[in-house]
Amino acid sequence: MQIKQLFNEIRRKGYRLTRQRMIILEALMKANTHPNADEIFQLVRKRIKNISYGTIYRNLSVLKKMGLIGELNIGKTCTRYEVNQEKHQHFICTKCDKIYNIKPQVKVEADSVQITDISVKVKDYRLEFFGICPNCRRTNK
Amino acid sequence: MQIKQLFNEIRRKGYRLTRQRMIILEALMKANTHPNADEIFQLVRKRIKNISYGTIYRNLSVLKKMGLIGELNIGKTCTRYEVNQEKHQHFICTKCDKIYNIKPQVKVEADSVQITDISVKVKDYRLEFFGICPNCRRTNK
DNA sequence: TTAAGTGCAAATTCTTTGCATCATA
DNA sequence: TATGATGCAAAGAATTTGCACTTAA
Repeated sequence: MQIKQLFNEIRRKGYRLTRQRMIILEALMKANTHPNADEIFQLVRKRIKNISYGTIYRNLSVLKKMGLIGELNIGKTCTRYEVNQEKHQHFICTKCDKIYNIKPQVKVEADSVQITDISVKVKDYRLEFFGICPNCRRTNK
Repeated sequence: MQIKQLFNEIRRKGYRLTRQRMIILEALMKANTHPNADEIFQLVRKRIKNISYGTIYRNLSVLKKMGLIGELNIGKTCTRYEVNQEKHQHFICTKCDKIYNIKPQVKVEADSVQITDISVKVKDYRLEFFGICPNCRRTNK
């Protein structure tokens, strides 16, 4: 999705399009990593010197509520963020903890699963892969 | 796995079998939920009135290092724990946030995945399902 | 113009750690 | 009895919040 479309979405959903909000989204859009709140803070601070953590967190929260960004929790104490592209899966390097998007998705065939003998309808699923990334494999190991 | 076997594992791996360690493991074993550190603290405190958070966290950490327990990070700020049964998947209710174990595992066929055009070997994966649990579906909706 | 959003700083929540003491092996 | 583990309290991360001021609509 283009950044302009994201901006329109914000207005369409009844939120204001503030300078801070735009720059946070742009930063997330440009980052090809999956930054955490602090990394986003650092990126945004390059353009708004007195941005505050409160603003970062409040915006991440509303952007997530709007469904414009997604949140990743991978055994770290801090949460990582990404702009919602079409739904996709991640590969997490167990050496360097970097998170990569994987490109052709692995399909999971499960409309329902069994919990305590009851069949439950599955609305969504999350699939993550772990291993050593090419970079860590190359760099000696 | 039986609790006695878990206790033996602790000794076998060169750690001491302390009263606190045993009771923490027992609490995790009995809980059919996936408690977080605070819930474990509350459970253990019933039997050891002056147990400390430090002990809880240190023990969760070593038990995890030993591979006796597992850690779940599901979009919450706090981590949840479980005794490692054979590897299994979870169903998370998006209404009440309860985590259920699913019984026949869903098989994922992927020895490798593609990241930025490079094929990477998959060592492990994590698959979680989301939906409304039977309890929330029943209770009105 | 007005209410949503911001900056700031203080408060919360979750987790880790230093140190004197305790108790398992 | 030696040293790994504990309790306690303080420190550290990560995140949230109250409030006066600012700004998008």
